[in-house]
Amino acid sequence: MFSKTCEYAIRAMIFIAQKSRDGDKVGIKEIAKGIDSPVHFIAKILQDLSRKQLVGSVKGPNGGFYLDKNSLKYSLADIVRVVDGDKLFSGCGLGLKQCSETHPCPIHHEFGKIRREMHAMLEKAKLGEFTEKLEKNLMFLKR
Amino acid sequence: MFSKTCEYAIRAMIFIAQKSRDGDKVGIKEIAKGIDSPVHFIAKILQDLSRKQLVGSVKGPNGGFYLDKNSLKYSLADIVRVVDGDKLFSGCGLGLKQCSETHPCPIHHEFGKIRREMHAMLEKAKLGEFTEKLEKNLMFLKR
DNA sequence: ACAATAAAAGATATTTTTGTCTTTTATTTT
DNA sequence: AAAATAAAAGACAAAAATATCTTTTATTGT
Repeated sequence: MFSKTCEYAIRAMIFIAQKSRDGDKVGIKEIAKGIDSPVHFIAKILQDLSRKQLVGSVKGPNGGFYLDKNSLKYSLADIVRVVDGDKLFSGCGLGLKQCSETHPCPIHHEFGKIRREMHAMLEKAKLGEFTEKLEKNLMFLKR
Repeated sequence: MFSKTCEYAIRAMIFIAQKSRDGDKVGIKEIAKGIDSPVHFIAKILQDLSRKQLVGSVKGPNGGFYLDKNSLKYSLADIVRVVDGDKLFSGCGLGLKQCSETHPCPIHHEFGKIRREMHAMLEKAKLGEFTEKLEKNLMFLKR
């Protein structure tokens, strides 16, 4: 469904959302531990998301990654779009380049319906909304 | 969503279903052309599906691939399961190994719902059901 | 039996994804 | 200013996915 890169990205961003309230920052090692991912790999991914302004970062002592109030409103769909592109949201299920309403593949309509639901679900899921349940151990980001 | 291999596999199987009625067989080159895929690559894939009994094949002149009446009842879900395994149907959306109802990831419930619909859709879609619309150019397997 | 055909099998190549390691740059604290 | 810290950047490595090419085996028609 999502690439490994994207899975890590989503988990990391939700983790950062949880840990970086009131101006706190989270270090890359803590993030890697918190979401059970390879340190250097998630570092690369976050560098990318940082360049693309989805996450903030500062270097040096007490530095790390953080999400400001505005970034907390980003949705999982935003992450997916940036990391995996929008083929998940708009590409043909069977990989046909010219698949469309007027030139449909065999599963175009049924698949489109489900894909739209998926899209809506990911748009609706905001980075900031999971903090509380994570805090209460009602949901998890590792293993 | 699906791997390239799986996309080709689905398209090829639907193509064979369409072309191999009344005992006819389809050659690998015709298949590759018909679904716009690399010849040798789809050959490999069909070899695999043939070993796993999802498609029939005979060598030699007038040989080729075919689907018997029984195989026409196979669903796209069967193809997906054989080619990509069942991670699409049962794996965690965020890649967590231990994700479950009691140890859910942040999107477990919402994602599960959509995945079940996807699964149901693919189970319902039988290889034999597309022939007529393909014949009438109401749907397509290439480009 | 022989030649022709077509899939099966095996070997190899390329590209993409995933993962690791080292060096550099920016920031903070002392 | 110097030392310590932590992300950024760059180079490299391993694994998996995708694709191609060649040889072998089975079958058919002559």
